[in-house]
Amino acid sequence: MRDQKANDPAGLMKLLWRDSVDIVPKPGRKRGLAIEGLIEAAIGIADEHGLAAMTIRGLAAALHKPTMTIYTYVSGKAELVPLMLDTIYQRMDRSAPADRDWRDKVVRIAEDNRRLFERHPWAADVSFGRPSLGPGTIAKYEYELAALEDLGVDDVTRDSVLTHILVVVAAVARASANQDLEVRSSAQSDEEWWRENAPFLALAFDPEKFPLAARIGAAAGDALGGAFNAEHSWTFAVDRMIDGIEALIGRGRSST
Amino acid sequence: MRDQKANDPAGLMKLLWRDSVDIVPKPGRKRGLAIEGLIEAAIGIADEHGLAAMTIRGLAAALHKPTMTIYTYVSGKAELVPLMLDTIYQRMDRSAPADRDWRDKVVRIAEDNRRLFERHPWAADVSFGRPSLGPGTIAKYEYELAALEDLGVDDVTRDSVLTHILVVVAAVARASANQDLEVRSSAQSDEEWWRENAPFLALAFDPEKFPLAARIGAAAGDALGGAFNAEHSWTFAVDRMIDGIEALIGRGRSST
DNA sequence: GACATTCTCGTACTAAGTACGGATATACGT
DNA sequence: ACGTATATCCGTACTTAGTACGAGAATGTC
Repeated sequence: MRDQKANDPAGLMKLLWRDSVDIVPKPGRKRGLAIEGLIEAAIGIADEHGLAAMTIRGLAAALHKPTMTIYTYVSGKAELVPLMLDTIYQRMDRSAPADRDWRDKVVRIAEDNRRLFERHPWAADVSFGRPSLGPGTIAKYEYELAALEDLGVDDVTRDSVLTHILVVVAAVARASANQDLEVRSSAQSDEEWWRENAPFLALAFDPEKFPLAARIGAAAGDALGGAFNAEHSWTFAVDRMIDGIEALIGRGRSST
Repeated sequence: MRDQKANDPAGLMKLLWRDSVDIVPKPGRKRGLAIEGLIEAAIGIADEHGLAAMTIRGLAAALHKPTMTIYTYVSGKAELVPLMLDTIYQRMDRSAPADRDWRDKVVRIAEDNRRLFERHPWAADVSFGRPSLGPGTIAKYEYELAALEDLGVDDVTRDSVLTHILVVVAAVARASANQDLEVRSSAQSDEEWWRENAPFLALAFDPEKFPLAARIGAAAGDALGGAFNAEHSWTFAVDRMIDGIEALIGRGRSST
């Protein structure tokens, strides 16, 4: 997962911005396939089976090519992921109407990103550190900054708000995705799990030792149908986020 | 990373709650080491080099045992991680003073968790899905719920608020940790990176095509000293969170 | 058509997880 | 004291995955 051995940032940038560079015919053998198809296939595999299942070997097989051919196109798995990410960013919907309340726009950004993570759950697992500044990434950034125009905050704050939204959305999405994956990969039903672990769960939810955990855990589990309810977490997080932003800009303006 | 092949929840619970179960002497060879030491060593390796570097083979070597001996203690890597997590939860500080404003308490929870992720960056990478209900996890839950006592919200909401805090903190921590890792693993200085990628960065921050990105990206980068500033993200996120919670409970009460 | 250049991909090495099974040590009943 | 059941130990070996290397194949240019 963390194989950034020979990280070659310049090579990556060249690939990310491949469309903006003129291609003059050069000597040498022609390529057997387009890198777009390769990235496409990689995204498809990752969408269905997770980033871990997106192996170079599997990718090559999906493309009916021998394994090592992949390395003609990308330097390795580490380079492929940013390319995949920039590609799905590139394709995001960027057609939100402009004549709305700022709240609607924030929610829209959040939901668009949520949808992204629903379609491509692996994206939530990708680092946020120094993002790869590809065309999709920048286009997304530009679009989302525009949506925050009428917050009426200074540039730096606008960037902060956006970063914050994206971090929170990614976090909730990641939690949901992981839960999905676990549920799906567990052959055991919740029912069965409960029965099998009953003795230990009695220890965990012992009202003597952990009164609050027992009471509130039960209440929450009851109300939300499990330890973690993706939909509820989502709504809750978005509402909190809106309120938090409102307080921020309300401070700068007179009120809202 | 995602090897939950033979997930044996009952076995995991038995290990998590090992201290609460009487150990009666049984026939069979004695163990050569305590599982605590094994978990300890695993945590140490993961702290220093990340979860990916915490290999069964490496762990065995650190303990001066042959590889396969590890499997006498845990069923595999997948089982080890929840044990590590519960252990670090168990050790968290739970001595916050009770006579404070709810805000201070929320901040305290957030900071305690942040500290956890600073000491154990790998923890931020671990799934949030169905958590393993070990003694450390429950103790932490109990303690944190108690800190939210005087929010004056119902049980379900209290749980939601806590979950939300933890999700947000984990998200920011993860972003920071990943960035740290990338910076450290990149042999290249920022300066050098900038120079080498200048032509592409000109494309990315083209004021014609991406005016907002160019302007705001520059402003933010300038003000925060990079694309992502961990400290600033942290403060911003916590402030937003507090405001968001305030709005929530302010709605229930008359005001604050 | 020779040449430099680029792409193709078979071979092979490395790292890591872990299934399997024989060897070994221990508690307990006789 | 001894046999038996049982738990632990760990060497061997198989599997999956990433990828270094280098010989050969194809292609634009002079």
